[in-house]
Amino acid sequence: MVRTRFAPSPTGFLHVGGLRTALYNYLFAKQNGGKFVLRIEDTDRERYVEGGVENIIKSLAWSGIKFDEGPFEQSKRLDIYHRHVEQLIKEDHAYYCFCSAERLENLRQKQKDKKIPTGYDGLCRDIDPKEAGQRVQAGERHVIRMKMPVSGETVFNDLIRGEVRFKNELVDDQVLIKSDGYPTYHLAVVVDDHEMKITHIIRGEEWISSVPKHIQLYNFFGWDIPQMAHLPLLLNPDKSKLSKRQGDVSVEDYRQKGYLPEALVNFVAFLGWNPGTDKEFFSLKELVKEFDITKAGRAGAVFNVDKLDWYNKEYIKKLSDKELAKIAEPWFNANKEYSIENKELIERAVGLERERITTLSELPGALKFVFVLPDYPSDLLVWKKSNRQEVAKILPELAKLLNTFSVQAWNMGKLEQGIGEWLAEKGYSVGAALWPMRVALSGQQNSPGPFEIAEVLGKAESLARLDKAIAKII
RNA sequence: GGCCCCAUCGUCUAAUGGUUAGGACGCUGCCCUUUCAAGGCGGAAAUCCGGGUUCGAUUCCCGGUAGGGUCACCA
Repeated sequence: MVRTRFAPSPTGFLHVGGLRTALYNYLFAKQNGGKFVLRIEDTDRERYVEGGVENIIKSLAWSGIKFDEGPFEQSKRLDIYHRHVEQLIKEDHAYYCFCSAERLENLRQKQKDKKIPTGYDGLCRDIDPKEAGQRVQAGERHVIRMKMPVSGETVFNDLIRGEVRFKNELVDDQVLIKSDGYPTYHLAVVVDDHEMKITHIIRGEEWISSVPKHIQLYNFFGWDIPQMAHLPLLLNPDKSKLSKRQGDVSVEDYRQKGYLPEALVNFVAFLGWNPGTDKEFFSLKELVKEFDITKAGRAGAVFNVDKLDWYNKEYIKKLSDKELAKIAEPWFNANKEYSIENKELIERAVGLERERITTLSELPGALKFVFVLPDYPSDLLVWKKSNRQEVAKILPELAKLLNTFSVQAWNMGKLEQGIGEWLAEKGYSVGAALWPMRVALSGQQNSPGPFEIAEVLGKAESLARLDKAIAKII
């Protein structure tokens, strides 16, 4: 049975790169009828952020990615790691190291100065186990390191990249247990992936160089090695690793800005993968069906917000008035211009701006003119090919005509038809009448069309706004 | 710097040992149009460089170069 996992560290919010990793793991598990596990890699107490786990879970839930098991927290599994590392010590695959941080720092510096590869020099590697045990007993500060083989090669087959090989002599004796008793990532990840029966490890490319350490650990324990797939990194527009400095990186940022989860997920799924067809829109369900990890790209992918914006617009366009009003509610609530009583009007009005906004957060501002007529200069009422005199003549006539519409007939279709006939009959140009009408109703240079606004506003409000315009222009 | 990954329009990518190198975003022209959007129809825009294999290379191989990752008692 396929089992995958997403294993973030709770250092804040869910990164969009993390979202993609979680998504791919989820998709792969689901398309194989397997399980997706959430594990929290919280073995670094210094970087622990209060609420970090909750934030990650919330962002995953918002994105529609459901995990089947977990969250398992590594900080609550210390005994398991210790049990395993003891085995390694017993079997001479790991050893106590008493080197101080200062010594290691000096060592590194010297290696750098001499331009030789940095890494632990193995000073404690050959301390007699008995002596080491005694020093530990005596309370001497120590870490536990793995005994990396000094010769040979470690080879593995990446699902995305094919065969990758590393010379063992160049791989460090990785610390397994820190002096505070917590395991490092490298020990914990191997032990947990095995304990949790993970069959496929899908994670970011930044991990690829630590794979040989992990493989040696699997070998020491005599465990089967999971399949691995290392995903290309997400990049800034300048091709550097995606960072906060150059824009938003957390799922939460995008949620707050008014991106739809469907859009973010669809967009992120296409960063490093695509179906090989012209199909651009994929629901989570469709992704489960069509995703193929072996077709994932190998080169880093720029996180291009323009494309995300396009996806978001497209997904917003698919929403009904009701859905859009509902989903945008938080942004209306956050805007003090709007009160709860507006709810019904909001639902009627959202259609006006649906095709004009990029994110949900723009909606309250875009629709404000429906609720409060903006102040505008009278010149705005004059169409570029018209003049004040003409507007002053047409607008009152138009108001008179509109007044003849019954409230029942006050809808887009009827208005358009009626005004159209009237225009033809009078011989007025369309722009000369419709531009001022639209400005009168919206108070804005750019807005939705006059008929749709009129319908949303209703007869009384529409005529009131027309009267205001007439007063301005005469 | 060592090691590792990697390279198709500006961006995300598709495809093939022989193609007009396809799509999408963005940009742009035209149409529609009272404005802004939306929509329709077009356009510009790419195989990093050098060798080799081959009748033929963008594709396969080697080298270079660019970019990225990693080299912690962080993940």
